[in-house]
Amino acid sequence: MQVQTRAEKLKLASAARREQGKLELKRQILEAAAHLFSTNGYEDFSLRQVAEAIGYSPTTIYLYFKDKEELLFVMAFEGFRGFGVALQHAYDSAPPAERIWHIGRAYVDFALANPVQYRLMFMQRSDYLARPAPECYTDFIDSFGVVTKAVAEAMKRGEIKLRDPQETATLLWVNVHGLASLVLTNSHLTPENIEPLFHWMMQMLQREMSV
Amino acid sequence: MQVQTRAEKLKLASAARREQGKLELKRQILEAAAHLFSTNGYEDFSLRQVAEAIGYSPTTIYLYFKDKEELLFVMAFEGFRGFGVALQHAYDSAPPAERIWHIGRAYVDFALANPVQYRLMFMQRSDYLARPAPECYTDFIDSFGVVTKAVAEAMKRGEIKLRDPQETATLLWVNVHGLASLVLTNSHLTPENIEPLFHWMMQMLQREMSV
Amino acid sequence: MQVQTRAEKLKLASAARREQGKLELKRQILEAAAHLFSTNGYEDFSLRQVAEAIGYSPTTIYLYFKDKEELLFVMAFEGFRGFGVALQHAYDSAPPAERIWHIGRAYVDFALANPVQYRLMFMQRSDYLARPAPECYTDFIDSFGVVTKAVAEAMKRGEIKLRDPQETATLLWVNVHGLASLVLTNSHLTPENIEPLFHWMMQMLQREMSV
Amino acid sequence: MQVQTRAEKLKLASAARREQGKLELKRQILEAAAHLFSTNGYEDFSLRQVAEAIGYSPTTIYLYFKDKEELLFVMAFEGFRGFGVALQHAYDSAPPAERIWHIGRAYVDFALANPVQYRLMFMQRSDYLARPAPECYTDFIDSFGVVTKAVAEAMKRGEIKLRDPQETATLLWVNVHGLASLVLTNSHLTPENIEPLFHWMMQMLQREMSV
DNA sequence: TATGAATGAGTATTCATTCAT
DNA sequence: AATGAATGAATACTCATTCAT
Repeated sequence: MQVQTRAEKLKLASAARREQGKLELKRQILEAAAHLFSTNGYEDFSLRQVAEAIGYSPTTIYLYFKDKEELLFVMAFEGFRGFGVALQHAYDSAPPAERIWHIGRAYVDFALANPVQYRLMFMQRSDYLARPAPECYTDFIDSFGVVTKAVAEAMKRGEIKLRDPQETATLLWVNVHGLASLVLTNSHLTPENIEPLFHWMMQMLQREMSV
Repeated sequence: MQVQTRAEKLKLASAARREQGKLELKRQILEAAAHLFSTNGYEDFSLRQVAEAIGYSPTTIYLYFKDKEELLFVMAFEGFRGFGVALQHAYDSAPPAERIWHIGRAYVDFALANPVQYRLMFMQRSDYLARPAPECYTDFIDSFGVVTKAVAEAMKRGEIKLRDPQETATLLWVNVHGLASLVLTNSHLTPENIEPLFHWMMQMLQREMSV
Repeated sequence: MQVQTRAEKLKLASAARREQGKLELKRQILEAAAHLFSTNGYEDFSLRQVAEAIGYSPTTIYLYFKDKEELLFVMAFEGFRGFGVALQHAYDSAPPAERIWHIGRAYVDFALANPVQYRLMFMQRSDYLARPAPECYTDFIDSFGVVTKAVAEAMKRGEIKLRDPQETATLLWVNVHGLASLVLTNSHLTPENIEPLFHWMMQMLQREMSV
Repeated sequence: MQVQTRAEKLKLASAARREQGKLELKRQILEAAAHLFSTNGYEDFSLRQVAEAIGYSPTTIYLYFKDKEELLFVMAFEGFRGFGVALQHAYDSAPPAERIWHIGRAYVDFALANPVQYRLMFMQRSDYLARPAPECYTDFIDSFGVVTKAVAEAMKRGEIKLRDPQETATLLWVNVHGLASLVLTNSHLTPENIEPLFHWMMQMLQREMSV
């Protein structure tokens, strides 16, 4: 029992598999991939292990994704899409005057809650940012766009100082990304202990923008 | 000791030359590695390719580095050491009142001039930060320490507002790291076009600290 | 179940054939391995060479065996299983009074006919002896047990002197193993020229036991 | 300190080395080799490790031995020579009538006390047995010859039954080798618990010969 | 006498991918 | 829709050995 060829393992897994609900296989793959990715990291991420995890043969994955790259990209993109949604939601649900603050909050929260995707898109494979969305995803939300829009509108409303909205948005971005990415790589900063810093940072930004 | 036969002199010289040669190859390896690293990225970085790049057999690398890990670490660490030196230099050469600004400047400059090492130490292998320096490097400078010290001293001198120096330093860090790392991953931001943003950011920080 | 469409029959046959093919290749590998093992010896035995011998890529072997260790173990174990069968057969087919003699005969014959496996299990990797059988082999026969049983029964029947059966069996073992292993390593002793010695030895043992 | 190239390790070792007495280097090598061999086994025995153990560079070993094979052979041969000496000593020091028994005793004792060499010469590299002694060793004692001589003389003296001395010697050999090699590979038999068996075996042989 | 530098061959193993079924 | 068989390429690493010094 201990010694098993991969093929043998597959056979066993294959039996138990179908039961876990009829979640579409593509979704199953993506989830297994994300999980594997977050445990093994970028380097040791392999299609074979994804296949093993869901109890399908490696070949099967090629029915749903062109190749490893595509799987990675879609995975990252899904995360990124969620990111856009989160920012948009912050935009929508906050009173106009507090939008920027809420967006900052949402930004950092998302990054800390979805470290895998955040790292992949913003720290490891930034080329993904420049790539067009996969065809199937038509509902893409440009997350930086959300921030820029919130900034521009606040300027129009006279709430914050008139400047190049893009530049202002970038300053915001620099801060939230700086904080989030430091937490993701530096063990001294944790989601818990950065709260005071987060607040101070956001207040500083608001003061700065309003001046 | 001053009296030496020619043979003795020769021997020493020969030894020195060889040692020199050894160092040079080590350096060559490190440079090739850095180059490869910056083109191929962390994940596709392989010793064989490094060897190929310098025209030596893969085996040779093992004469200079225990294994892949060590090569990577030394590469990162060398960068990091330069980083400490750069910050320290900024600290030393600036008038006290301008230290923080100069350190910020040096930070970003270094990151943009040494992207490979910066990525490795601050974005990809943050575990290196916690690792003790290789024996040969005794002159290690704790870069975050430099920032903190500059901050603490400025507080003492009454130039900036009294707060937890560590927290203040972290806010600085968040900003410079945020900016630097965005430039490193986002093709829209380049070393050239971030200058205005950099200045604005630093001014904001100074205003914030002085309040 | 008896009623089958042609398609179904075909499918089953196809599956069977494939399974057959799979088994055949596994066997091929094992045979090539044994051959290589006997020519190159334990130390220079490599998977690559096995692969080359059967005209497959090295990778293929991993489809049939988890790793080198498993291949070696299965190879040894297969031999060992045959060994148990041979001893058991000797036990079964000989008249009780002659069992011990026949078992000795079978022992030596087997070792000389299967030198590779014999060496592996009894001379090189004795740790295999202690390892549980691979799952697929449920019909394992404890060969030493066969000898011990034959001895104990002969004692009960009063044919041989009453002693610790295990000790008596070990004395037998020492002799047959001594002879077999000497033949396997010493070029002066060959399967042919040891016959007189074998007979003398067995007679000695029988005399000794009967006293 | 933890991370060291082999070359660096060597340098350090090189300093401390010469002190351990002026044992000839060749001897040092052989001893280190035997030690390494007994801990690492045949497969993982490497010249580099031998060199490392004595604090010399691998190249140095080639000044004393043509290649790895020769080192191994000499090592084995030294053991074998000691073996001859031990048997000869047993022959010399025992009263004629007890010679055979003492030789058997010495045989088993030697094998258990020098498992490394015994395995190498009698179980792993039996080809060494057929190879002529290295030139430097002119005092070679043919161990099997000692046994045969003792047997032949005992026959002459009428102490044991007249037979082909070589055949009789071989029967002895089969028994002592069988016992020794089983102990070396089978964890159930240990130097301690085989004593009764050893005595029984030797008595059996003596009875057999005297008949 | 001893060594540093260098290498070519070899090892086990893992992976992405293809193709026929 | 899914898979089994197979492979070529790659990887880190170790080793015996040579050569110039």
